[in-house]
Amino acid sequence: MSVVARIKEVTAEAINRLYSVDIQPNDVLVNATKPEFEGEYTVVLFAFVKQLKKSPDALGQELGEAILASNPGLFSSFNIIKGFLNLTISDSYWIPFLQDAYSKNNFGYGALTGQKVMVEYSSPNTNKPLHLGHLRNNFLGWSIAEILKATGNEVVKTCIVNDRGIHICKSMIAWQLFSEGATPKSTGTKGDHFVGDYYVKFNDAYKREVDELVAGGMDKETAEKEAPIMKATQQMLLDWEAGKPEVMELWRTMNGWVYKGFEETYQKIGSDFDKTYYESNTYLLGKDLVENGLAKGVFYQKEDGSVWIDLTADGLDEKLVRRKDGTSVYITQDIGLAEQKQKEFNASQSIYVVGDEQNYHFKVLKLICQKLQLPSADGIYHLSYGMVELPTGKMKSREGTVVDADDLVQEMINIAKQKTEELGKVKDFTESELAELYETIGLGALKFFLLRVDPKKKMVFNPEESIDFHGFTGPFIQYTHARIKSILRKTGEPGNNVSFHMPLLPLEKELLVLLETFPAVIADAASEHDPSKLAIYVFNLAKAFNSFYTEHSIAHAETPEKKELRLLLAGLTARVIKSGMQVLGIRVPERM
RNA sequence: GGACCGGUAGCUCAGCUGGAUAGAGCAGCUGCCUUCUAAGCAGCAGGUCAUUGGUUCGAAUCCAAUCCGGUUCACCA
Repeated sequence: MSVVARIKEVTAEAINRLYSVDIQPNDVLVNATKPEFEGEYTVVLFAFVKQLKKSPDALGQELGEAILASNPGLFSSFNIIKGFLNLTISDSYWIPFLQDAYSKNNFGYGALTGQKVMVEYSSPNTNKPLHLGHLRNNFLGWSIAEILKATGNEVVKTCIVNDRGIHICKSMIAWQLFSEGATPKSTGTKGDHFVGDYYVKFNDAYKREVDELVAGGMDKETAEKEAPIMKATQQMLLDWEAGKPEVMELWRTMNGWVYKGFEETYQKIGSDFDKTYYESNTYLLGKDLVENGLAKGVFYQKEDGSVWIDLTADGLDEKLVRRKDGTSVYITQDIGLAEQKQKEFNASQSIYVVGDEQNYHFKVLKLICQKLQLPSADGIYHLSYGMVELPTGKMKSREGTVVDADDLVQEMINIAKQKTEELGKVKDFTESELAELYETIGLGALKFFLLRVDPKKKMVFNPEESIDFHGFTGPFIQYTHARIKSILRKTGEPGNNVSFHMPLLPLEKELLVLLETFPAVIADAASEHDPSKLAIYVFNLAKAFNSFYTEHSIAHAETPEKKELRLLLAGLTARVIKSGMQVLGIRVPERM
């Protein structure tokens, strides 16, 4: 049990015993003590003052004495300032904690819950390569999956690939018109970029055709419908749905190029999936559920034959679930896929990592699933994240301000290389060791930058700030880890079987307090679905270690006993940094 | 227009289930490498927590209104 949980428990117990009331541990507010006061944790007394009819000081005095007397191994002293009961945790608590935590190889990880959780993330379109926004999605999805694993859940990572539809046909038409048979291989282009280029070519040609028609006297709206390239694209979509062989062949070929490109990117950034769904297989799902819903009276049919659900009573709107021509809309297949996932995996929770522009969509999705009484309905959770913007504003593909994922990753790696060479600390590394280090640092900087902010909030990606390797960054934390490992290489690993008698110094205690909260931070990040909590924590830990490191020598500590203690402290800090970063998807180097 | 989200230091962000004098990083300014990696440390400076009112022992945090910004409400995906 965590120190905070124990403080809540013993405080509630003491209040109940002293004043014959019924206070629950969770009613006790425990904060970290402000640095200017003595102690590590503080019980806020105001909440009880009125009920117990005591002055804060008197209550604090009685309470402090009581919990100190009944928990001599936990507290060493207390003081009361203006209604705050500051508690000093005893060294005889910290030392065994340190030894115990160090002896575990999975400190911080929770016990198995027996629960299964699905995490759907990444979910790209196959008509263009991944960009900066996808990176936030991928890093978030991968990390939340790891965090949920660390808290004892079985996790199934899935991806739904949007591999069909009008946008794919645009790239296909453009390739037919303009490629003269070119392929990724013949041009030496990565497959997803190759196909994306034709998507751009489509839009250029389309715009030209519309402009010409408008110049010829047609109004813009009609011109947009009548442009030959658009009509050809729509015909191709019909041909695809009809399964016309040459269209299917081209579709498979071009998607194949894209998948090869994506695979390369995923490999590089560390995304992986246990199960990949393709929309070409799932877009017809959910049709039976529409019938089902009609029979149940959840849906209703309008005179023209279209099918709807009325969500106005839930504060939403009416929502179409089947067109009058009998075809499905987007949400229908989502309902169907939710049901399919449930049948296939029977997870208790299903997380969708999708941008916040689809908040409404997921609200509707969950509501409809609930009204249809699908078993998976209550487990649907939309992990909504904000858009990534540039200092100049939003990324717009039409204006060419989209930051390409592959380019950005490569740029980060290049900068890592350049900075590493400037510092010249790893001149003895082999070529492959260097390549790995640059990738670790470059990707670490990028991932940390995108994960350190609350997912719910939109964020600004400032290219200059993101490539900074100082301060609140991935490389800062990686560097701290490398420093510790350097010490351990020179002094040897800590022994962990020594008894300690010297009092802990403030900076030693600060590290211990932080280390002790690691399990609670992971649990919090899991329940909040928020990796940034962990990112902030790991940064604070690294910062605390660096202060400690500057102030106190480990290898040349005052006594052998202190050296042993500090080795343990440093060793545990390195492990926590490593596992904390690991669940963020960031590797830490032994040297840098 | 309805719904939802946001507004905290020059910039990027923490803090938001109410608790002590609102915190980091970057940028700016001072110091610190013959001792375990200076991608570091210590310090200075920087704030009307959008505005107004309310709730109370106490409000950046809760409530209401207002202002500003964003997203969304397709027989698109």
